[in-house]
Amino acid sequence: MAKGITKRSIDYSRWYLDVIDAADLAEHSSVKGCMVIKPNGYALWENIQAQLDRMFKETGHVNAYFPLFIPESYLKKEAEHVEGFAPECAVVTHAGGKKLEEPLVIRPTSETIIWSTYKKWIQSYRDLPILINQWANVVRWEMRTRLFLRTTEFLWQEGHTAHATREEAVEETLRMLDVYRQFAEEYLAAPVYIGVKSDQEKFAGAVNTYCIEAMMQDKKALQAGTSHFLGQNFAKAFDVTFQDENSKLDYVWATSWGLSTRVIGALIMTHSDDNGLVVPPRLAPVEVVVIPIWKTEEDIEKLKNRINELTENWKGQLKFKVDDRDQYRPGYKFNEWEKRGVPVRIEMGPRDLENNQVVLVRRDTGEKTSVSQDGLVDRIKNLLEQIQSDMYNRAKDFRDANTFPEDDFENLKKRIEDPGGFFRVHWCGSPECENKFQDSSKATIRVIPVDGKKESGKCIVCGQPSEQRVLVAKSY
RNA sequence: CGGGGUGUAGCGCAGCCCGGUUAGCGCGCCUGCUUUGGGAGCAGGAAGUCGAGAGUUCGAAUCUCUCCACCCCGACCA
Repeated sequence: MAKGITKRSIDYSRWYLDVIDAADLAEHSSVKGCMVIKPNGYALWENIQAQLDRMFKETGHVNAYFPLFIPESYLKKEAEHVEGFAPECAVVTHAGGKKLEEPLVIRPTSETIIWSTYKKWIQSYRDLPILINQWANVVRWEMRTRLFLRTTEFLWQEGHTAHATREEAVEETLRMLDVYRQFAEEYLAAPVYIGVKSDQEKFAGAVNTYCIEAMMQDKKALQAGTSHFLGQNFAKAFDVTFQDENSKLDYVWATSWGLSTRVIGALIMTHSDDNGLVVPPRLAPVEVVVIPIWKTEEDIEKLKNRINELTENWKGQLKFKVDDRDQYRPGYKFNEWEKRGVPVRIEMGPRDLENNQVVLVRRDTGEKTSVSQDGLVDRIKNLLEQIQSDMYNRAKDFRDANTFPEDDFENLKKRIEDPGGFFRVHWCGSPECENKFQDSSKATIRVIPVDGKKESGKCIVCGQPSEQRVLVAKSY
């Protein structure tokens, strides 16, 4: 049936690329490692942006924009930060036909340019907090790229906040982590584990990195959003101080948090099937497509009239499209909209017209039902919500069914390869054991769950006492 | 950076080993007719610096050399 799409069971990464191609989401550009996000893909990003932007504003944030170029010296001010990012920076050395006095780094992230600016904005506790987000592109010169998951240039949002107290900054870090969790669950329909990264995996320059981790259908983990508690690291590097209520001078506390076009990769790999893309209704650029089926000119006239009547009050309620192109036959259209992941399809032909009904088809399950044309809007709206929650539940069942506790190191190494999945293991917290673990298996410690129940046990590597289990898995 | 692979019409490929008329095929595209409840059929048509450069030759998509680009698999990362 799905011509041109490799089955997941045959070659998962081939399938992933085929789905992107079939749904016309993006393509490789002529620039190595970069992609062209095509209208269908960009429409998904716009919907993601719209929801997140709303959620950011509801939590008190405002948008602003900082420069793409960062003086090289800025990046060097925070030791860990420069060490982490220097290898993957693109640098502009010439401009205007001349060599620049100081090279300009194309932002891999904006902490440094933003904190050099915040220094000018902050004198007093009355200037705090600053709660700014920016929608931007960033560049990280990766060795190996994959559409959406890792590209040289990518789109994201980065929040950068400044606070008077540590407590407030920590609270902000966790608040935004929760915004991401909520977005993932309610919009992406993707269940996520939340937690904190090990020191090795944390953001260069952060005190703590929190993240949401989702499970893809191949049981690998994908980090879908991160929220960093930066402590006073950047304030110290850029000498950003403020006077508190008691006239005492202190460094400002910071957070940053980001979510990128990578989540489109997560969306694809969480829900899509061998017939192509499956989009959760709440993020779907087109929720319903109506396909008229006709034999004669008379048929199509009648159908068009009826469809116009039917859809008159859909405007503003449903994102829909009527596909009455006559150069394609119905089967072709069914397939095309299926590949693109439109959640609900309505088929309507002469027979339906006679019986005052339509055929309603769910993309996620393929289920077809004939329903009355009366009360159709509400029926569709209910169905969309049903699909949304069914998609979430299926993803959650899959994840839960593939998350296991494991206490034996040798067993773990085997099970990570086959059958794969997320494993909850005891870890003593030492970098040595983390290294040992990562060197001997292809998996990494994904998160140390923040809401994880305390449970005493023994480190799976060294046997030393451990207070809680951490999540390990192979990852993207 | 290592390993593997590919560059020929918009896309996917054959032709190359063994040089020789006007470089083929499938899909797509354009025109017309017939079709239309799960990827339509027939007829006609348009479309190519054969990745780039140099060389060998009477003659190069084909042989030689150099370069370039991209994809896939590994080491780094959201």
